[in-house]
Amino acid sequence: MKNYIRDNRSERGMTQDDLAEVLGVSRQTIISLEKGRYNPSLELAFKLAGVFGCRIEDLFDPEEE
Amino acid sequence: MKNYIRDNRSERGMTQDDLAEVLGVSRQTIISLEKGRYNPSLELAFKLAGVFGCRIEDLFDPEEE
DNA sequence: GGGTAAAGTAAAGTAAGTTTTACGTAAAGG
DNA sequence: CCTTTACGTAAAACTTACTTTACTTTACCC
Repeated sequence: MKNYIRDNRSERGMTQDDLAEVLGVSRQTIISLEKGRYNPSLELAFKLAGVFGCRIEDLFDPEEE
Repeated sequence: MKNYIRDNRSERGMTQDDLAEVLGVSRQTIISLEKGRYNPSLELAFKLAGVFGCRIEDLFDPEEE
């Protein structure tokens, strides 16, 4: 499942470490997420949408990939 | 995390078995989901929104519980 | 009462998300 | 050069989503 986490993160000038910390997850989780290595839990998806001020549907595209 | 899966399901006259089958998961998964025993994967959340023709944010409330 | 459909519980097992630790690389600055 | 910052990889350990199987309960209907 494709996602736009990296785009949103760098648009805001955040490092992977920053994002991991504000989300309360490890940096490894961010790296793997951005690389599309797995699909996050719904809870993490909601946190991401919260941080970026958008909806889950704006961050993830279930159609692609 | 609170959800409105049971409401949406029974509004449509579906049984837990029906929903499980159309989602491609086990009935146990539906039971546990409706009981709020765990948070689903994002992929399952997208499938649910697809079946019910709504957005994830309409099915799950990350604030409550 | 017996039969069946829908929902529930419980436990053990498998699959996948997430963490932790440790090391590698490339770019930027002093 | 050397250090620091940001990003990457890899593997083992842990946690939790999800499956499978088997059995229970409730209600409705004949």
